Amino acid sequence: MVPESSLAEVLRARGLRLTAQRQLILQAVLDLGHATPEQVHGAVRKVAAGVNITTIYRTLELLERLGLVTHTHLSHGSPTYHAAGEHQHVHLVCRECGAIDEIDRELLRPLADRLAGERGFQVDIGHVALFGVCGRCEDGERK
Amino acid sequence: MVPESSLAEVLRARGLRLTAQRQLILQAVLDLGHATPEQVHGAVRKVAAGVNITTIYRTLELLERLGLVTHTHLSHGSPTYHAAGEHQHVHLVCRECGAIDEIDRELLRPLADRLAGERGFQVDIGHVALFGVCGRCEDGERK
DNA sequence: CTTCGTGCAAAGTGTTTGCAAGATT
DNA sequence: AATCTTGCAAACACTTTGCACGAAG
Repeated sequence: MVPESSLAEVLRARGLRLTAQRQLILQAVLDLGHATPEQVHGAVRKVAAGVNITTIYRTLELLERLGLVTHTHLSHGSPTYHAAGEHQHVHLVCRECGAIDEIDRELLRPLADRLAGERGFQVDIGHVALFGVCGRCEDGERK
Repeated sequence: MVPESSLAEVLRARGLRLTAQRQLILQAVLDLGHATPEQVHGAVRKVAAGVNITTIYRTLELLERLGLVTHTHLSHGSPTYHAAGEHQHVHLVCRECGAIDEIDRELLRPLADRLAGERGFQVDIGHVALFGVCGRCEDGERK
């Protein structure tokens, strides 16, 4: 929905500047799929060693305001960022092994429609995370 | 499902001790419904001023291991604790006003069954939080 | 050359750990 | 008396802020 190349335009439209850091950080989010600020930092460092973690935080916040990325809270700890406009999905987070799986947002549609109709609550489907135990851990459970 | 009075028994069964702090902290969780460690601390302080925040963290962790409480991550920041065994529910978290609403877990049942069948993923219904915008904020939206 | 962006260092939260004093059984 | 618990202080991890230098337009 938001083409990658639009970064320059979106920035210009607001009188903001296109910098190497901003390009690298957006690219890292696109490449990584789901990534914490720490992970984005790691990826960016490989290309440009000097980039500070502070810049990662500031830029992720900026990119989110610009509508280019969004973040979700999967389990505890740091938030994870991913491209906005990309095919939205619901996250399945395994509390045993931490694996993050994705399912099509349409699976949540019936429930979302019902909540919208009955309560006026607009579920933000892209931000949903369902916690539980994945098939692999289920089998290997040592209970 | 787990009667409040069972704290003493559950502790004794494991050779652990019943202390005023543990009783107060469990009571606070029961009373507050959804509460962060910070909020539990606040509630406990009203009754026993000297209780340290460290004890709150350690005790919440213990109570969770004992199966008396569980925690969920609602939006960012601290986790919120609530009684386990209580009627489980799904949380609706408004990202505008932060309001936490609850809906019956049965609404998630169809989806949960489907995920279990198709992927072997066991959704932990009590831990689920759906993010979005509540009816009130929806109306007052200034977009 | 003007204004925005970055790096660095320091300050802030929220949470965990080590240890000795205190409480429970 | 034995050992589990707590409080306190310090350590930690993650995130934010202030400021001067550097870069983009």
